[in-house]
Amino acid sequence: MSRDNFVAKSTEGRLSSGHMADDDNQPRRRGLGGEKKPTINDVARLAGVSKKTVSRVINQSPFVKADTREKINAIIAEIGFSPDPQARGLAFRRSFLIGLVYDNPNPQYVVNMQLGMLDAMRGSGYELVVHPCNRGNPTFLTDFRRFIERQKLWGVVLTPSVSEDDRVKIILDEIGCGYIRIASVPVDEPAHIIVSNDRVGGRAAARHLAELGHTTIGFISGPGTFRSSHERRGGFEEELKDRKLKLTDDYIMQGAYTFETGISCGAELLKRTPRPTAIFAANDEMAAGVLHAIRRANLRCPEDVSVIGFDDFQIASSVWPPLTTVRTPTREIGRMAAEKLIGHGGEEGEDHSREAASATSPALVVRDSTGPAPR
Amino acid sequence: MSRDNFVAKSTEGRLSSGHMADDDNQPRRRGLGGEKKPTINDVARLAGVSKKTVSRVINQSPFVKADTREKINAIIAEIGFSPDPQARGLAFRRSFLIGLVYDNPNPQYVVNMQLGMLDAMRGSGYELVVHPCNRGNPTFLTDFRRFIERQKLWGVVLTPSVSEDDRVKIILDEIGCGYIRIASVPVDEPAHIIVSNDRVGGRAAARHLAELGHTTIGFISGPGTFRSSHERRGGFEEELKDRKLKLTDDYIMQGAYTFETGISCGAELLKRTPRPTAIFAANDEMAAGVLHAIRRANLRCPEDVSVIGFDDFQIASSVWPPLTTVRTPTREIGRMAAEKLIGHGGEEGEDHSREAASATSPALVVRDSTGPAPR
DNA sequence: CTGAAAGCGCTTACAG
DNA sequence: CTGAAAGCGCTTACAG
Repeated sequence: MSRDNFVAKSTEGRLSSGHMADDDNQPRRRGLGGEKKPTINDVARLAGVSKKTVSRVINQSPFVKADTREKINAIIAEIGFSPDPQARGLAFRRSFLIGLVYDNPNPQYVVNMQLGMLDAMRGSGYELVVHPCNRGNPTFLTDFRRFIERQKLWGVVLTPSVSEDDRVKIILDEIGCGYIRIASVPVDEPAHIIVSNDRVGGRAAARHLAELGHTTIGFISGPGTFRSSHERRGGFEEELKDRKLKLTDDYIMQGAYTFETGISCGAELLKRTPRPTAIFAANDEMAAGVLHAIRRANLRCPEDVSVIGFDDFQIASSVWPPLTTVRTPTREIGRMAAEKLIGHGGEEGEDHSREAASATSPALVVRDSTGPAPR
Repeated sequence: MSRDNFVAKSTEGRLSSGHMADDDNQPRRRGLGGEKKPTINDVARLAGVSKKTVSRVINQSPFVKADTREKINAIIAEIGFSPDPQARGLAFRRSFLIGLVYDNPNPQYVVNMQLGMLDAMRGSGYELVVHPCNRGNPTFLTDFRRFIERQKLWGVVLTPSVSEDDRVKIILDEIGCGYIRIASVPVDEPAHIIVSNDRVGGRAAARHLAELGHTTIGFISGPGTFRSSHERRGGFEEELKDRKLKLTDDYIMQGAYTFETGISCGAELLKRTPRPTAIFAANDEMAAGVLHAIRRANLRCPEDVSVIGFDDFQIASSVWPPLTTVRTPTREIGRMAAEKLIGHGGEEGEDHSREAASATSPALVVRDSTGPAPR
């Protein structure tokens, strides 16, 4: 019987890891080879203490005499001991893995978020496990719960729009897994959230266009499933209203945060009479699409139509003309989220209620796609 | 003494996980809460067999009677048992984590690679741990070794350019960790590599330009530290040569795979006399930069100058005009790599020498940035 | 084909 | 401030 044959026989999808092991004349699979690494027992023996005391040092318990601690730390450094995360995790009933659960398809958003989290995790002993998901999938919640329970994650960071799903929060609370939700508004207690304040960014976009003298302005919103869509639009409209400008329904299009919807919604807006002299697209992808629509209509940006985006991802500076946009500090947000999780990985019985809410603010970045309103 | 105080006292960066735990009147940190999950013991008891037999079923050993297996599987399904990866990992001396180690800064490349790996890992019980790195860092090799040893990874996927570093291979072999290297040429045994054949893509770009009648052609290469730079250029030059066209030194610029170097190298090439009627930039970022240089020089693309990129990332279709480019199936490559790793996670004592090399081929995607050579 | 014992490397619960 | 015993949930090594 070949090795590969019975691997395929599995009936239990959840369990079929595709590997095998048994006794009785089978080829042995060994763990990582080489000389065996030192364990807590080696440290204890060398230091002449019990392993429990070494454990206390590892876990930074205050109940160790200073010189005992120093001696143990010296030995740890000398023999290059590093506690096994799996053994620790098994005893702790909790892994040293931090998850990133996302459904935002933008690669730059995802990578920036990962980099930010890793900034905070570097040297901490935690590792980052990525877990894209799809809320449209009927098994989404079941899969999510299985993932969290099975891996016994230390904590998880959720980004929009999955972060906006309260059913996910409920599962996390039930299981007792730490979590941080990234959102444009405070949808949870301060201890569980990082707020990106997209509304402020919407206002900044409106202010910029108003100051350039634009009065006939178009807007392309994101999909209704993202809270940020409403915030960006809300801020934009508020600021215009404060300045006695208004956005009429004809000049509002609903996009889907994609390049293609930017083209189609942009083309539509350019047909309005009077033609808008400025268009605010709720993200950079769509703003890049608007640039294409402008070109296809034989118009110029910014001479005929100003365009402003949101996010300041790389596409914003790669297109022509480079986009004026509103920058969201994604990497910074990722760092804050992981820090918060590591700081208190959802321990129960502690009081986080007084914890300050973590928040960031978007900021306007002016480039070449916006100019004075044509007369 | 406050809880947060002594956390900061850590002297051992490697060990300071920032958490604490001890007995003696400290608040208890508990593992994931809720009702306790069923273990292998529960299954064994319910099935009236030993846990070892259940273990055999989990690991798909052939040495279990069919009806015993079925009975156990039924109980597993009924009570929703799922083996604990940490306990399994501890006993196996090996985790069920697969690492992605990369230093390519392109977000889309990174995300596509992750998605591809996850395609292969879905439902397998393995999880994906991401690990960006910087070969320029003096502690790079030490950090890398520590990461692999400490996490006892099942395997790791390496992408260019870190995949091209033989010192990394040596470490992996020493430790006995499974690995797959992504590279543009076969730099390792078939069992350890996925080849992207960039040379073929370079040839396709040259063929396309030659067929459009271009004879004065410029080239912008990537950085010498990427093997793909040489392959893309090599293929391009070979094909031109086969067609009796040649690339003179004046018409070759060295870029760094960045948008900015695309602008500067493009601007330089446009100053040549005669002016090139076509430019092949070795990736999309640089090709997008060339478009900017063309516009700044008051030239048109493709009427005056054709441009062709490489990768077919999203930027290629977002710029104006949409770029003709050479598509690399990154996600597919990621999937193949993870499959290969899961299929045989570096077990020793097995014969992988006859294993077929895994390879993919890039393909030309024609859009609007290339046209007939101007007369 | 199956099982009892020992062990993976840590931490908890308890005692001093 | 420190330690001996038991346990986390699995697999290995051995025996039958």
